[in-house]
This record gives sequence, structure tokens and C-alpha cells, in this order.
Amino acid sequence: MATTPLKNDIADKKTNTTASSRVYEALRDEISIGTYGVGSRLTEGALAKSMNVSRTPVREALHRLASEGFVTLSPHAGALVKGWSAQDARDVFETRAIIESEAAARAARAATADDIAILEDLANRMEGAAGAPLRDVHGYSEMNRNFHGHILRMSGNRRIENIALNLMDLGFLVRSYRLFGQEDVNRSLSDHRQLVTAIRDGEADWAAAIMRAHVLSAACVFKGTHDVGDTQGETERTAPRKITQRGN
Amino acid sequence: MATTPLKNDIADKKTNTTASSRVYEALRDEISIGTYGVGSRLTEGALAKSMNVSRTPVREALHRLASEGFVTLSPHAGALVKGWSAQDARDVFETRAIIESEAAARAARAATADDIAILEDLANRMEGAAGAPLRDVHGYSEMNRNFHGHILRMSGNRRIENIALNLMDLGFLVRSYRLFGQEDVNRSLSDHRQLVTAIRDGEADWAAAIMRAHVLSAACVFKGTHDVGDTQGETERTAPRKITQRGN
DNA sequence: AGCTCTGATTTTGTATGCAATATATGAGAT
DNA sequence: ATCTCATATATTGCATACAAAATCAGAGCT
Repeated sequence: MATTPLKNDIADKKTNTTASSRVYEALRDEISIGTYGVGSRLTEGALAKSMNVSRTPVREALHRLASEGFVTLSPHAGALVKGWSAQDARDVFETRAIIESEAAARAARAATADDIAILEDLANRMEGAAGAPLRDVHGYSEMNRNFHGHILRMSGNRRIENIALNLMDLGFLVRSYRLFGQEDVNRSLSDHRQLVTAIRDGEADWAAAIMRAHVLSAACVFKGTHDVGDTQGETERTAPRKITQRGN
Repeated sequence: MATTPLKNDIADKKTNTTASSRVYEALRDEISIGTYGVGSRLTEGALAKSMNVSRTPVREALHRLASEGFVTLSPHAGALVKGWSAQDARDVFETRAIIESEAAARAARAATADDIAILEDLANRMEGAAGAPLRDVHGYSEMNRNFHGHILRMSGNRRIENIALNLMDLGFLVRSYRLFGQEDVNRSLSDHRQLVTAIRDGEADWAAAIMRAHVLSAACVFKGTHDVGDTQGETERTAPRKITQRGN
């Protein structure tokens, strides 16, 4: 792009105080969108130059991305954008099903009137925002995250809450909402309605079952539309040095 | 492949090539041992000087420790050793019970003869190393980690495996093995025997139940001997600037 | 031609200096 | 005496320079 030394190329959306977190968010979004192809090498110097910062915050951002599973980072070899195999995706959804169904059961046992009001409000707003292909994917997934997040919080177990939210924040999952068709959206909204009812009535087992089905159905949508051809993400191959970097 | 089938870093105590990981391991051990009291402030400069490195690797180590929950790290305020409340501990054990019981069930469905042999070998060695108050706490917890780790791997879900291992690697848990009395050790060993049997026979529900009881009983030992008086770890209070730093 | 070894280049890892920011201290006013 | 505000100090955050390591290229040899 243009090399004009603007004060900040990165969109300073939330007035993030540190450059490190700005770089982190920018890279995370880029990777989620798919700007950098799977397996492409992210060199600190190039990123630093393109973002008009030094290598230090870039380096910190890459380490953070590695800890969250967006890139693999081997010593002296650099960062490679991590790919997601079908197995990886299945693992994530299965893990979410296990954890979130348990959280839903606990939420049903601990629900207050305020909790129900919050969940109903979120369900209402999601229904209002639902369109054939989702118009505002970001907004919808944000509300969906809040809905699940509130149930997780209601479980009273912060560890469960954090683990499940981290699983929801994985890049390839965020992208998957674009794949939702009309009936997928409708079913998802219906699930949410049922969840609120089950939780409101203290039906822990029912809530758990709905949540489990809800998460696994999303996995099915993902599996159906995701043509699997990418690399296995976990096994670290010796990275080839020269890799065509798709984005830029 | 008997010892460490994991690329996870808790096991490899060989001198790591990078200074950053050396500092990380050193700090992690120090925090686990309790050298730095809960809430004490870790300043980059002081640590760098005491370890004869620059601030850069110390900084990276602190960030990594923060991502793993050993310290809290607020933007311009620095790193504080994180405390564990009784609620935190309970959350961890409950989460482990949920995840690992599911993993045990899956392991029972997927067990091979090799798996059983490995688990039996580990169980044997743990019985050989068991003493009244555990003599070699580190070795015992290492074998215990391998035992649970292999069951987790047998589940076939890498995400479950990593999440549960991370929960097992938390500092206050590692320390908790010192609290095990004779009967606690005996019960734990008996649990392991039963687990191997249930998994060998493909009894998924039984394996899950044993694992759940096994983990929760450890929680009970921890709760019984851990006099709760420490701070709440999650809620971030505005950190006071001057805090007596116990260790060095 | 294919292989190996050695230099050249690129990239990561570390050290250091400077700037930004939060906290601490003290003076002054109420 | 207490509170507020401004200055001082210490610490983090960032930039740059240098060192170490790994890959890449090419010459020389088999």
C-alpha cells in the first residue's frame, strides 16, 4: 500500500493504549479474515514496516497469537499462520459441547430474574438482526457471543467461562457464521429461545441437552460447507523458508 | 516414547536455548514454590539484573506467565503474582472433572493394547514411588501428569488434551501434592488401577465416573488442607505501588 | 549430474537507550 | 488537618543497534 507515514495505519478503534495490542488485534483480524493464507510466514520486520511500528510490539503480538493458537512459533524459525484441519474443527466443537452443556445446566440451577431478562433481550435483538444471509455478521456473532457468554457466566465457574469464550474466539469459527443459511439461522434462534425457557424453568438436564445439540449443529453446518483441504495444524512440519505470502 | 509424548514445555528441563524460556521456567518455578508472595510486584529491571539478562527476555517471560495465569499484567502497572482463592481452586477442579471424565470415557472406547501397557507401566511406577509423605513430589506429580496426559491423548481430542494439561500445570496445583497423606496417596493409586481396568474393558461410563471421583477427591484434599485466606485472584484491584517483595 | 561444504543473507533473539505513563511525594490552599 | 494539584521519580512501552542462528546460494569435488 501507500508508504505514507501516517500516524497510525491501524484503525484505532478503541483507542488502544499500547501499540502491542493494536498490532495484536489487527493481525488477529487479518488472520481471521484470511488475508494471510494458511502456512504463510509472518516476518517481524515486514509487519513492523507495514504497520509503522518497531519490531518489539509486533513480536509481542505474535507471541500472544501463538499462545492463542493463531500461529505456530518455533524458535529462530518465525511465525507461520496456523491451518485448521477438519479434525481441529471437530475437536473444538466437541469440546464446546461438553463444556457449554455443563455450563447451561449450572445456569439453569442458578438463574435469577435478571439473568432471564438479559438472555431474553439478547435473543430478541438477535432475531431482529437475523436476515437471509446475515447482513451484519460481526454484530450477530457479537450478540451470539454475549448470549453464550452470559450463560457461561451464570455457571459461576470463571474457568469454564474463560475456556469456552476462548474456544468461541478462534478465527475460523468467527468466519463460519458467514456460512449460515436461512434455516441455520432460524434453528439457532429457536435453540436460543428454548435455552432461555429451560434455564428459566430450572430444567438443568434439558438446558444441557439443548446446548449440546445447539453447538453440535453449528459444527455440522461448518463441516458441511467447509471444504477440507488444508494442512494439519498441530503437527509442526519443518517450515520451508520460502513461502509465497498471499496477502500483500 | 515412554517419557514425554508432549511437546508441552513443562517437562523439558534441559537448558533451553533461548534466554527467554530460561527466565520463564525459572520464574514459573519460583512462583510455584512460593518464593514470591501472592500479590508481590515483579519489576522487569530487578528480575533482569538478578538473572544477568536484559529486560527483553524478562518481559517476554512475564507476558507468557500472564497468559498462563501465573501473574496479572496491567498495561503500565507491571506484573503482580496472582493469588488463588478457594473459589478459583474449586473452579479448576470442577472443570478438570468435567473434561477429564469425558476424556476417560472416550479413552475407554478407543483403547489399544499399547495404551493399556503404557498406563499400567505408569501406575506401577507410581506405586513404587509412593511413600508416606511423598519423597519425590516432583517425580510423582510428573508421572501423574503423564498418566492423565496419556488418557487425555487417548481421547483423540487435542483440544481437550491441551486444556486439561494446562489446568494441571497451574502452580498451586503442583504444590498441592505435598499435602497428600498416606491414605490420599493410596486412594489415588487405587483410582488409577480402577481407571486402567475400566478403560481396558471399554467401560466408558465407569471410567468417566472413576475419573470424576478421582479429580474431585483431590479437590477435597486440597480444600481440607488449604487454609483459605488469600486474595481473590481474578478481580483486578488497583494495584498498590509499594509492596514488600518477599523473595530477594 | 549430484552432493557437500562454506560463505552470504535473512531473520530471529538480546541488549540498550529514550519516551510515555502511572505512581509517589510534597507544597499550597481551604 | 485534610484535600487538591503540580512536580518528581520509577517503571513500563517502544525504537534501534547488535549478536546469534538458520536458511539459501554457489563453488568445488566426487
